[in-house]
Order: sequence, then C-alpha cells, then structure tokens
Amino acid sequence: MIITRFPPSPTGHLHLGGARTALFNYLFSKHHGGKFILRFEDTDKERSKDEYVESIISSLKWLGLEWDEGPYFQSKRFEIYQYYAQKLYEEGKAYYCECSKELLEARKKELQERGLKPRYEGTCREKGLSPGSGRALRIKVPEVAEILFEDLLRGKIVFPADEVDDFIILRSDGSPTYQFAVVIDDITMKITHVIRGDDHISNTPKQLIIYQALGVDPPSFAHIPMVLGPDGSRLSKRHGAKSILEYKEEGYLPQTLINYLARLGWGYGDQEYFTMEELIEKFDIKRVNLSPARFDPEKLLAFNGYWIRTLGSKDILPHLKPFLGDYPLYLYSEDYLLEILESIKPRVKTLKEMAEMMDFYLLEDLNYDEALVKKFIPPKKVPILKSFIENLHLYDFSDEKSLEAQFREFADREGLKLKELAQALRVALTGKTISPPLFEIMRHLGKDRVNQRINKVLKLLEGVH
RNA sequence: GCCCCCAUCGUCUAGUGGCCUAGGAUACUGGCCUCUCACGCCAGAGACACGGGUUCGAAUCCCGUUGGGGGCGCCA
Repeated sequence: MIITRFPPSPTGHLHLGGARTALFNYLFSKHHGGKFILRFEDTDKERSKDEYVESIISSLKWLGLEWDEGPYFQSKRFEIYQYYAQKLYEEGKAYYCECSKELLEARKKELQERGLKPRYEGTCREKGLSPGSGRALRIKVPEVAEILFEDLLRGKIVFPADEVDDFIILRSDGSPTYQFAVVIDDITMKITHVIRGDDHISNTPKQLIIYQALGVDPPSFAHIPMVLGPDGSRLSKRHGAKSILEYKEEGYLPQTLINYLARLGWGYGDQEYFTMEELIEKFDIKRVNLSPARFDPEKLLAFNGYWIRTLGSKDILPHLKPFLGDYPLYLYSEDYLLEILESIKPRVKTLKEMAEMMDFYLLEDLNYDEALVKKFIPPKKVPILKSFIENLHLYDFSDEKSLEAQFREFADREGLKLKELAQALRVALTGKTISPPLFEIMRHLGKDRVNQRINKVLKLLEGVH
C-alpha cells in the first residue's frame, strides 16, 4: 500500500506552496488507493504555535484534503526518537559532541573565509564522549566517495560525500532535530513515498545516511519544484505569502485553489479545469514539471470565475452564505437565493463580489446615490417611469419574455427604444448601472418591489429636479 | 565561496527526434452578441535563453555559457 504524508511545521499559516505539496501527496496516494497522513513537525519549541496547528488543520479541511491518519505531533514522540538515537549511539554509529555553539560558529566562519565549505570537522568524533549535559548527539557519516539516490522525477542525483558532515540528530536538550525526526517518523509510519519541495534535495543525503545507519530501506523520493511569487522570488511565509484562509475570506472556492494549484507545475494535455475526482483519477506524479512555477494571482482569479459560473448554485450557496451577513436572509426562501445566485454567477469572479452585486436582490429598501439617479433619470424620463408604474398591473411578472415584449411595446408607444430606457430603469431598480438583465431582475423582484423602488426614486427626484 | 536542481509566449503549460509555419489557458488588443456589465463566440499580437556538437533531420539527445531557484543551522 502506498502511504504519503504532509508534514507541516506549525510555525506559520498554510500558504499556497505548502497546500500544493499537501495536494500532490494527497492526489498521489488517492490515485493509488493509498493512505495520506498528517504530521506536525513541531520540534522547534520556540517557533511552533498551537494557533498555526489550528489554522493549518482548518485550511486542509476547507480544501478537502482530508487525512486518513493523524495528525501526529513530533513533540509527543520524543521517546521514540530517544530509542533510535540510543540504538545508534550504542552501535557506535553516533557520538556525543561537546563543542559549544559559539565554537562551532567561529570554526565555520573561519572555513568560509578560507573559501571552504562550512562544515563540522569531526572534532569530537574519536573522543568517545558519553551522554552529558551540553552534549549533542551527532551521526557518524560513513567514509564513502558519494551519496546518491534515485529521484522519481529527476532520476539519479549524486552528491560528493564530503558535502555531508557529522550532523546533529539529538540536540543537547535531548530533542531530535528535523533530519532525525523525519526519518524516524517516515520509518515508523511506514511512509512509502516522500513528495516534498525541491528545497529538500540537499537534505536527502543526510537522511539517507540515517536510513543506512538504521539498516532500513529508504522510501521513494519525489522532489517537486517550489512555487515562486509573481516576481520570481521564493514564496514563503517568511516573505509574506498569503495564507490559504485569506483566499477563503476573499471569496475563493476551494475547488478553485485545488484546480489552480494542481495546474501549477502539472499538466494533462490541454485540459485546464479539473475537479478533485478528475485529479485523483488523472494525477501522475511523473508528469510534474521540474522547473519552479510562478504564482499568478490573475489566473487564479480567472479560475475562480470559471468555477463560480460552472458549479451548481446549490454547491456554491454554502460557500456564499458567510458573505451574506449584512442581508435579511430570513426574508427569503432557499429557492429565491438559488435563483438570484444563478443570475449573478457569470458576472463575478469572487464570492465577495457576488455578495456585493446581489444587494438589490436582498435589501428591502435601497439607498440611492442621488447624483447617479439624477444623471440616469433626467426630467424628461420621469413621466415615462410614472406612466410605466401606473400600468404595472397589466404586466405578467412570471415570465421574462412576455415582460420584455410588453415593455418594448410600452417604450414604443412612448416613442423610445428599450435601449434609451434601460439604464434609467436599471438605476431605479438596482441603484447601479451594472446588473443582470432587466427583465430577469423584475421577475425576481416581483411587482410590488418594482413598484416600490420606482416610486421611491421618483419621490427622491421630486426634491431634486 | 562550495554543492544540488532547473530553463517553450508576460505567466501557467502541451510537446519525449520528423505530425511544429510550436498547440491550449490566462492576461492584452480588435470584432460579434447585446437593455448595462459579464458570460459566450471569432480574430490578432506574443515563446523554444545563447553557443557548440550528435543526426538525413532537434524545442526535443550531449557539452559549455548565461540566467533563475535551492541548500550549506543544536530551523523545518
């Protein structure tokens, strides 16, 4: 069975890059009928925060990336790391080091100044030190010429062995470092495929050394390229990348994020739009591109527009409701909401815009912008609107087509084209110059509200003209 | 500085030696539709980083250069 994992460190919110890594792991495991595990890498006590655990969890849930196992917390697994560390120590594959941070720092600086690679030189390697306070446990890197592995996407990757020094696996306070904890976790959680950002490529040889010391076969590795910001710089929480939850608040659909993220660095012929189901079916890790991809907010927005107008109103409504807080929703039926949603759909790119554009459908009493009303309903059109509402009772509001036909006849009698009356009517009914088609609006608003709104506008104009 | 990875329109991508006068998406421009705005449709402009090879033939294979990204922590 294929088992993948997503191991965020709770030191920040989930952003696009992390979400994409989670997605690819999720898709890969689901495509193969496998398992997807969530694990928090919170061994850094200073920077890890509970609020980030919460926000990462709700981000993943919102995206629909549900895990089959976990969440695990490394901070609760210290005995496990201790056990394996002890084992390596006893077998002589790891040793304690008493060098102070200051000393190490100074040595590295010195090496760097001489144009050498900054690395630990094995000062304590042969000292045979026993555990003690202030002592960190280092792994003894075997003396081989090179370390190599087969990356699922890139093929063979070779590192000269002197690139890797005797790195620390247990800090002097006994806590495991990242390199050690990942490996132990991946072993004990039986991870078969590690899919992660290519910033981890150079960590891989270190981890392979741990696998080797433990005598365990490593999992398969697939290093996916990073997501870059629009300017080509690295996208990361340290550079103010937006959290997934912010996109939610701005009115993006989870479907949009999933689709967009999947297409960032991955392609399936000329197909652009995918549902999660399609992605699971069609996702092939080997088709992931090797070069870093820039995040393009404009395309994300376009994709959101696509999904808003493509998804059924029933699927959108639950996502839209949080944006409708200012409206007296209790006045309306679910069916009414679905209908007006349908009417706005092709005109907006976010749910936030949608909620704003819907106001005239949901507010009982519109507040008009006087200047706007004055501009679009000049004095000579006032009597026409008056005449229109006087005859309102003759109109059939149940059908857009006949409403339109009747209105066109009316305009004709007044010696005007529909075109010449449209904006005046639109402003009266919606308070704005942009809206869905007039007769669709009238049908949804109903005779009473149409009557009431035009009357209000006429009244308002009496005092102005 | 050393090591690793990468390189097709502005951006995301299709392309795996001949189907490429390089396809799609997005953004942009023009047009159509039209009661406004969108949607939709049609058209246009826009890319194989550069230099060497290999080959009858290269966007596709190899080498170098350049450019971009990443790593070199008792961070993850």
